[in-house]
Amino acid sequence: MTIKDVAEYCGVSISTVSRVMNGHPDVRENVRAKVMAAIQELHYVPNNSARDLVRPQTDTIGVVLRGAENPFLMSVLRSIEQAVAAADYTMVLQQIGTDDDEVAAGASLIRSKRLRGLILLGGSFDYTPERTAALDVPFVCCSFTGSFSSLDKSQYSSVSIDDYAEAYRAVQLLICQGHRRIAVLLGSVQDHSISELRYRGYCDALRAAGIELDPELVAESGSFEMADVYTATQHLLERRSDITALFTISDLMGIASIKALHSAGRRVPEDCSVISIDGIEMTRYTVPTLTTLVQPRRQMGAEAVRILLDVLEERGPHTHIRLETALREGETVGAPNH
Amino acid sequence: MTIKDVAEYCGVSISTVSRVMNGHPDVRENVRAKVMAAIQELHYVPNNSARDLVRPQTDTIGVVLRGAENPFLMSVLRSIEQAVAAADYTMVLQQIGTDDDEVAAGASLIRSKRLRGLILLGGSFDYTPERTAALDVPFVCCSFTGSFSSLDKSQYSSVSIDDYAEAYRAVQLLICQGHRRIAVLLGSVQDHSISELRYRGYCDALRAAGIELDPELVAESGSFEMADVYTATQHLLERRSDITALFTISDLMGIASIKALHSAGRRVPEDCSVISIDGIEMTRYTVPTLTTLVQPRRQMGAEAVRILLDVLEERGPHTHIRLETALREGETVGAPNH
DNA sequence: GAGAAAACTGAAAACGTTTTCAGGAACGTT
DNA sequence: AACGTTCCTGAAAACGTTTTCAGTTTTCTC
Repeated sequence: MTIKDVAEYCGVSISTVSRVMNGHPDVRENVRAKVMAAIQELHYVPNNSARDLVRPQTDTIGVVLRGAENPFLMSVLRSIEQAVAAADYTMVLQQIGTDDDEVAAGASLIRSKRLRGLILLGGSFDYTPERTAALDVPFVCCSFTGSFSSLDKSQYSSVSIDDYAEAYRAVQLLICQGHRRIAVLLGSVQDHSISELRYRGYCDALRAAGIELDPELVAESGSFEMADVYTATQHLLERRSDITALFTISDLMGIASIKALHSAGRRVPEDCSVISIDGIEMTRYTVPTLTTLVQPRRQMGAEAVRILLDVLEERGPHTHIRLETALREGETVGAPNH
Repeated sequence: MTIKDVAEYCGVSISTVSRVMNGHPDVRENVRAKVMAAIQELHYVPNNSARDLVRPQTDTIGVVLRGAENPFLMSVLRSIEQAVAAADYTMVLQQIGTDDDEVAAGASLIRSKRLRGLILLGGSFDYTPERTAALDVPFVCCSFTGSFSSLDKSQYSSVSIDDYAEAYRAVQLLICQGHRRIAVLLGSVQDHSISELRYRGYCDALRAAGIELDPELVAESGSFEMADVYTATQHLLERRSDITALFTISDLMGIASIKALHSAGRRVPEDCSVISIDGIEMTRYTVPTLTTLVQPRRQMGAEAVRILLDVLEERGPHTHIRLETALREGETVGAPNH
């Protein structure tokens, strides 16, 4: 079932059918109708490969994702998908893991599929100048803090919350409640990533309140796996049983930490308050419900796509957008009792 | 950067380069090496569209997914992706929502991308004979119970747990603990879906134990959204405050129900036990931890791919596999106290 | 109703591959 | 030295589209 069959079926040339398919204006109305009918009738669907081959550029944008286990990223992904579809582009997803080979695989995907642009979603890859160069299409980082040593800010876009400021805010909230011994739970401090920025927000919020930084209160789980977070929290509690509050940099981490606190016999929030960032649906249903700074996930995906398309269609330059979170008060934050 | 450039670069014909790319045997060793070097040097990556266009069939398999919010399905998806990649096929993902248009969109995707085969993952679409016909490629249902009225079992494959038997088992577990007034929480009873099968398991387990079926104990949330599940549980509790156990047909549902129970002042498991099916990571970290029948998610994805490839490469016929769950005892099941 | 302009249509080239077919080189056998 | 094999290589067709360019109609104007 090709365009040729349709053309023969209704006695016109393939050019005409092609024009109808692509909504060109110069086709007579009755011809257009006839062709449309034939298309319907024969269930003709154009072959994408042929189309992509002949066109100077595709309408495909790629999404490179790390962390499909995280419902937050999945929400963003879904909104990206919808925005992409609404603009009549196609989205292809490439999930990657941690190792370098997969990052390389991502780059080769771009070339072989002739992607028009790219959205880097979640996590933080180590993009060396070399790998960055392999990206050779416009890209936007979404909820992602990579280090692009070879690039300046005008060469790519980003959409995220202000990780530093929001972390600052979260910790400030705890301080306002009267907390002084506030621990923080990170993936890893030194990877140019979201963890690092949020860690800096934590530090500065404490400093601004005149609270001295205590390295023992900084817990690194190494990964974002709940199991690792759980044990990291356990170790933290063994090390310092006197903490009254905990700031976790993601909801999934917060949930795992609450469990660790619970298992250690601490009540939340009476013995230890918990606050985190993300705002996944699940946090409404934990016991107790988690207090969290909700990231505007739908908007985040939509903006990422908007910016990318603006760049692709030369409507605007690369930009860096910082969206604001909304505090959703759950039941995990209270005043310290010791 | 096309195959032609590579050919010119090392002074051979494009045919030779093509043969090297595809690992054909009849290329002299020194020529092969020269071409390989050139490919490396020029960072040549073949154009997928051109390749797909000329080949009689693609190496692409599609996954149609409903319910990306569910971590369970995401796990399965990830294992599918890995299995597909390991077999040197490519996976494309199509997320669909509830309405019929999206199902149709899925079918048209197949045609336009010339997919080799399909995996239907999660949820349950209403596949009318017409829509089924539009699928025109081999497919396997994975954790999916569709109704294919126009097809007999030899025309497609499926991989899932035995929904009926596992539900039976879950309810039986509750009965063994001494429960008699056991409620069930479903998406919707009558949609030929997983809900329905698990509901039948529930009914028969009760019947086998000589417990009369009480329609008031059957709650339907309509959707799988946690918010809907929460309110459905609330209504259930208002209707029948005397239940001592609850069987929810998914972990996400279980978590929402526990919250509703908690909000209504019932302790879990003292006042009401909860058991569910899925085994998502999260259930290890809820308070209390959820008792659940763990589906073998990795195996599920791997088997789905294996079967599909067997069919595609004519190594075997369509089959229907039922995998077994493993009980993971959490803290939500105990003996009834009233 | 003739001529010019506008509107529409079709033939053919092009996109980057794979593969078939035929030809040439190298080799071994007489 | 001639021949037949075997091995390797290249030219060219094909895949299904889009688009350019050159017609061919139709419509309008006088």
